Amino acid sequence: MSRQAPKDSHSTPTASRAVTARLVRNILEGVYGAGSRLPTERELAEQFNVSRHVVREALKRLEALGLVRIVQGSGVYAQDVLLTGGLELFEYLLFGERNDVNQRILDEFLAFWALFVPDVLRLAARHRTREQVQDLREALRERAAALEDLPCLTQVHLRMLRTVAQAAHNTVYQLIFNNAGRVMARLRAAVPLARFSPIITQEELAHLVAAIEQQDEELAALLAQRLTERARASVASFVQFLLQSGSELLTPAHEG
Amino acid sequence: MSRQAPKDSHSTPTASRAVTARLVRNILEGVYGAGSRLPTERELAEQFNVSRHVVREALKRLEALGLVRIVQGSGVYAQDVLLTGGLELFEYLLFGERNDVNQRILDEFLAFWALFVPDVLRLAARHRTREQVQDLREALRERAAALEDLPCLTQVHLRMLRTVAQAAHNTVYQLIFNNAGRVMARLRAAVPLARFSPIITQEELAHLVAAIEQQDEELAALLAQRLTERARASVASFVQFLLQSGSELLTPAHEG
DNA sequence: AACGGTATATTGGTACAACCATCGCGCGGC
DNA sequence: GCCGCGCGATGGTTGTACCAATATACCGTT
Repeated sequence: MSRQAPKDSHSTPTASRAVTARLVRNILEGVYGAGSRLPTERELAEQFNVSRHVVREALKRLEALGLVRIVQGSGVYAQDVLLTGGLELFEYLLFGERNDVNQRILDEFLAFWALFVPDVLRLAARHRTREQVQDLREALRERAAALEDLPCLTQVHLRMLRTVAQAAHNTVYQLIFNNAGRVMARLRAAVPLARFSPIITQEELAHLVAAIEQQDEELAALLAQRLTERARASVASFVQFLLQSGSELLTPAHEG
Repeated sequence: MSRQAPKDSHSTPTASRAVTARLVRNILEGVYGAGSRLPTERELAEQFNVSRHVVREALKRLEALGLVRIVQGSGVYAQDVLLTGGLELFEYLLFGERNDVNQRILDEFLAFWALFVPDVLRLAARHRTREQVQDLREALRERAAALEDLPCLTQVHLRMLRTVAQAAHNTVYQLIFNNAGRVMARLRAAVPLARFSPIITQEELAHLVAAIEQQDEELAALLAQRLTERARASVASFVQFLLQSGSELLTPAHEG
C-alpha cells in the first residue's frame, strides 16, 4: 500500500538545507552584489566542505526562489531581489538569521496588511457561500471558547482569515494569504505579545461576519479597515516598548 | 577579472528543468493527490530516463516552490497548493502547458488587479519622492512617443507601474508587483490584443501622476480604480470574442 | 491477546569520480 | 581591423557506493 499522511514531523536538518540557508542570507545581505557572479560550484563546495551535489541542489532551490540565474558554461549570477524577487522572499527579508525582525520591513508589512485585509473582506462579502458563513460562525464560537488562551486565539484568528480568503473565491488572494499568513504566524510566535489580548471584541467580529452574510461589501471592508488599523497601532506601540527596553528582537533598518 | 553582466540569454533547456516542469504540472493537475506520496526518486529517475541526481535537483526546486515536502527515509509528499502555496505559483496556475490561459483564473487575476493597483497608487501618493514623480513624468513622455507601437507600449506601462510600486516604498507591494507584473507581461505576450490600444488616454495618466505629485491618496486610488475597471471590462469582452471565435488560447475552468 | 522492542527493508542524503555541453575569451589567420 | 577557430572554464549529467532517517514486520514478553 502507498504510504499516506506524512505527519507534521519537522524537516530533518541536512547539509543541503544548511547551505541553502547560508546562500540565501548571503544574497539577501548583498555579500554577492546584485548581478555579479557567485563563486563556482566547485569553489562553494570546497568553501562549505560539502560535495558539489549539495551545492548544486542548494543552487537549484535559490533558482526556484528567483534569487539567482544559472547559466551553463558561464556561472551563477545573483539577482536583484527587489526587481525580480517574488512574494515568497518576503519572509526571508523580514526575519533575520536569529529570528530577529527588521523594523522597517515590519512597518511596511503592517501597512500592506491594513490594505490587504479589507480588500479580501470585500471580495469575501461579494462571493461567499452560505456554507462559508456557517464556517465563520463556528470559528467565532471557537474563538469565544479560546478567548483566554492567547496562542490558541492566534490560531483561531488565522483560521478565520483563511476561511475568509477561501470565501473570496480568488486564487490570487488565497495564495497571498498563504504567504502573509505564514509571516503573521511567525511574527506572533517570535514576539511575546501577551499585551495584545483585548484588541478585538467578539461583537465586532460578529458584526463583520454579519456584513459578509448580507453581502455588504462596503461595510465589511470598512470594518476590516478599522480593525487592522487598530491592530497596526497596537503593534506599533508594542514595538516602541520593545525599543525602549532594548530588546534584541528588532533590528533597525540597515540599508545598502 | 570576474565575469559580469550575464546578458539576457534565454535559459538553456536542460533535462533537470524539463523534469521540473513535468513534475510541477503533475502536481498542479492533481496527478499526485494532495498529501499523497510521489514515486521514489529512483522510480522517477527510471520513469523519466534520467539519473537520480537530476530528479533530486528537480525535487529541490519543487520544495523551494512549496509544492512538495521532502522527508528523509519516508518520501516526497505533494502539498495542497491552495492551502500552502505562495504567490509565485500563480503563474503556473494561470498558464497551462502550451501557454494557454485558464479562463476562471484569469477572471480572478483581473479582480485582484482591480483592487491591487488602487492600493499601490494610494501608497505611492503617500510616500512618493520628487524624483519618482520626475521618473513618472519622463515615462509619460516615453509613452507619448510609443503610442503607436503596441508591444513597446506594454513595456512602458509595466515600467510605469514598477516606478509606482517603488514609489509606494513598500517591499511587500514591490514583491507582489514582481509576481503580478511577470504574469501581466506574459498575458499580453500570449494574447494578440491589437484591439486594446485606445483604452487609456495620455490625459488620464497625466491626471493620475498629478494626483501622486500632490499626494492626494483618495484621488489617485479613485482614478486607478476607474482605469483598472475599464481595462478589466475590455479584457472580458476580448475573452468573449475569443470564445466565440473558438480560440484555443483559453481553457474553460476544469475543476477537480 | 496486547504491547513493546529489535531487525530489516525502504527511501532520501552525501560523497567521489568521470565525462558532456555550453559559454567566453584570446589567439591566429585573412 | 575583423572574423573564426580553439582552448579553458563552468555548469549539466551519469554512475556507483555508502550513510542516515524512517517505516514496517517480526518476535518475544507480559
